[in-house]
Amino acid sequence: MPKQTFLSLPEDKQNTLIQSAKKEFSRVPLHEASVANIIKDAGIPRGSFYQYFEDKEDLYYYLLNQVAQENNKKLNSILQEKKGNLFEALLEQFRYMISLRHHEEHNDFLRYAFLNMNHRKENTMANNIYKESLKNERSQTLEMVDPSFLNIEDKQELSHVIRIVGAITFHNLVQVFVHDLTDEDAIYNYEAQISLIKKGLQRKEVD
Amino acid sequence: MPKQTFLSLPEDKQNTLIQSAKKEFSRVPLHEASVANIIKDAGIPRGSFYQYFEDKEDLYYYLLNQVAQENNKKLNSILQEKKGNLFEALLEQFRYMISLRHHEEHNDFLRYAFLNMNHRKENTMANNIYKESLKNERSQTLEMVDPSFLNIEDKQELSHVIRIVGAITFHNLVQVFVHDLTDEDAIYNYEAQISLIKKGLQRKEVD
DNA sequence: CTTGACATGTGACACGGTGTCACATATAAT
DNA sequence: ATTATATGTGACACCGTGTCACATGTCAAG
Repeated sequence: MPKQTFLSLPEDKQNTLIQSAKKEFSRVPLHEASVANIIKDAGIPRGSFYQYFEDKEDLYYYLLNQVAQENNKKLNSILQEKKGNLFEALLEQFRYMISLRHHEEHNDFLRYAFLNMNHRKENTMANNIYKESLKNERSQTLEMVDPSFLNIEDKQELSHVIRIVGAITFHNLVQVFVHDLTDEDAIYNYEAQISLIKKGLQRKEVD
Repeated sequence: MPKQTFLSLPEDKQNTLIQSAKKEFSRVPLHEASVANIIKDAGIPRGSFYQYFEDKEDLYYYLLNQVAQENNKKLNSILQEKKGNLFEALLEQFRYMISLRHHEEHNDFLRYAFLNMNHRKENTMANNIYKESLKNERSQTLEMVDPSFLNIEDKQELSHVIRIVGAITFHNLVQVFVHDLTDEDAIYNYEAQISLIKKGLQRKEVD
């Protein structure tokens, strides 16, 4: 989390720093990015940076969380539009996610995020929908899913379903960036996999 | 890949270095580990290290690949034992993987590996079974799966199935380390999820 | 307006880690 | 014994980090 000092900054100064940070995080993956480059580009002294953020990671996850929040808003609206149909919403959301590659000015930010998608990043990204809702308050999004579409018997199974589709969705997003898939191929693969888990992977016994 | 120089080293010297490396990689995650610590512990000069390996990562992925290979052997034998039944093999393999936490002397090596499981690590770990076999030679393991257990129509769907179960398996292994799950809980969750995708996530229409 | 107290800005610096390179030493073939 | 080739060695230049002592700004009370 940014320190109060940063949040009190005039908006344009915040934006300058954020732009420079996105630039650096789009140039190289997190562990290669340097505070030195960010402050040079933003034109602020080194000491100031550390008044605003704990360190590189602090700033990085702040940015990533912003992306995640926009994303979550989008998902909420899609789920509403699809009247709680999880599968339809997932496909629509997936299309939206990969379309971001083309619109975003700093699309490489997302690219590096997914190429090095570790647990912490995944949690930051998915926090709002896929988070383990064991003890936490259930997320608004989770509540929007209509379980009558699903082959489940209780809330716990819903939680498993969410984890399953979350894992598959992330895996597919990573593949998009790893193999530079076209939108068509990416969607084709994702639809195929979602379709498979919908109908079940196990062959039905022919009586 | 280690350089030839390393592979020509007397075995005990190789082992000393490997032990020291595992120690360091068990102490902290990859990006915090330092060559300095490894060579200090192994008692070799800095210059030598760079004669053996390109850098820290080179050594790290060499070790990880060794783990992956052992793992793959295990899976092969399980698949054979289970006569190609993918689901049974997966459960058995999952049990084996989490049991490693208790046996391995350097179990934290695996712990940090899974906590920071990014695409490259996942590929290294899963290379032998989950690898995209599009143009590559299909892996021995993949061939051992008996498709008659599966609700699929062609090889491409088999490939999707492998990706699906791969994504879910990894996700569950990460959860084990993130939340320090007991073996029982971990297996319970994994079985629940595998069971769900076997029978299908979508509610069957009642005619 | 002046003072003081507190918040924020600043950049030089100490520290620690990396990868290299010139030189030393071993090995082996002629 | 000589030469060539491979391997060992550690001092060193380089780079990035996070901190700290000091400078500058802000603002309320007298």
